[in-house]
Amino acid sequence: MSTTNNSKPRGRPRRFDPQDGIAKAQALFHERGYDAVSVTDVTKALGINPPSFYAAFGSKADLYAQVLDRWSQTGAIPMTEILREDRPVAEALVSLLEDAARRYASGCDGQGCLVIEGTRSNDADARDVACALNTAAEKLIRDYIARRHPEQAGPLTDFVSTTMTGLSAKARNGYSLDQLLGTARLAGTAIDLALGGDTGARVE
Amino acid sequence: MSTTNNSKPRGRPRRFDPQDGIAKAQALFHERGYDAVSVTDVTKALGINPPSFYAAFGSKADLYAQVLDRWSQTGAIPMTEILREDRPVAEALVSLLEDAARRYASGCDGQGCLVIEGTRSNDADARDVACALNTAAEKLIRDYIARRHPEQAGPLTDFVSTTMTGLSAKARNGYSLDQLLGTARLAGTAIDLALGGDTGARVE
DNA sequence: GGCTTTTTGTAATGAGCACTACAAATAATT
DNA sequence: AATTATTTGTAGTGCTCATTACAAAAAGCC
Repeated sequence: MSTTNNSKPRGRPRRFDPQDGIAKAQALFHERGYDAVSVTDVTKALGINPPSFYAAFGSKADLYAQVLDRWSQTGAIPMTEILREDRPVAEALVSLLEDAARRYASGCDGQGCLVIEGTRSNDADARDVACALNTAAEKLIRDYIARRHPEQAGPLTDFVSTTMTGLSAKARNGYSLDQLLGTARLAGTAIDLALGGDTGARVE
Repeated sequence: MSTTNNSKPRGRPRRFDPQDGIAKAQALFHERGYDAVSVTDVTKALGINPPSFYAAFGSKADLYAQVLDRWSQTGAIPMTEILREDRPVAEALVSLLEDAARRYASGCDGQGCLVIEGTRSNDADARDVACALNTAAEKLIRDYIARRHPEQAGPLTDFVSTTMTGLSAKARNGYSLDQLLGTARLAGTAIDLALGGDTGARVE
């Protein structure tokens, strides 16, 4: 009836924690990307054998879906916190880009955005689940803009999303935090300009 | 002494044209990306067998290098034509972004930029040759800006390159020409603003 | 016509991939 | 103690990958 079942299960007990496995798999996928991580990589990292892997996670693509689920709860950008209604739209969007730059930087979290990079996988299943999450995030941005600037919602969402994708890719290509932040702020000036330019962002 | 040798070679004649093979391989790599194209895909597309492939092209990575070489001569953005000294820097950079948007659009050329996408391959050899070309292109942009706006050359190059990378990725993710062009022009307003804003680009 | 050179087609190589059959092991339940 | 349920480790499956060994074929050269 709840998520924790305290009556012990019947058979042989597990020698590893699936939640911990998902966390470790997340690190691997984030570092190398879905395609470059093999099931063998994961089983070695967890110290388990293939049957245990498939019994616990279903398949590589299933594990990836569980990783993205965990990611959206723990590691993703807190969109609803950043895109608040009590602040200027432009300010919130620039803040979103700056937060993305910081999170994507190689030093911090790993490299790039786990979801955005997933949308470029060569595996159709992995791509689809990542694209779904990415589309949902784009919709969040679009709706947020549309509430106060319906005319610009479409193009501005495209611009923000494209910039975030570029930031994620460049983070993986070795751009420094300073380079990513500089680019995010430069992109911010375009957002300020498009929305009226009265939010305090500065050029030069 | 020239590129065409008219004295016929000694052994059994080739049944296919390597240059045509490189062109067809270019189309495959551009459409699916380096990792997703197998040697078997190429040999089937050319109607040849593996030994002919390896005799003519060396290896998959070698073929990719030859494809990028052909690309830089025929399919790449004509940077030196766009980044001319007799036009405002901002105007040239915006023109560069717009040209990229048009070329990357799915309808036109294929999908995204062959070089930029190559920098994200999982194969170290392919990645290295693509990164070399991409770095050379960035240097071209940086030097062009630096000649008249040395202070902004670094950040602006990062911004332009990141935007192009985003455009390439989004083209592959299904963005329309209109969406890419709109994003390119929005990015252009940031460039105008950073360089003084007297080049005639317009907001809204 | 014999020799050399190069390409050809057939068929394989070893490596890695995601995934699984199977029986022994380990627990709770009866 | 016997039964049932579940996980475990061993050892594989079939597939695809990039790449190659080898001998026959097809051309020019002597």
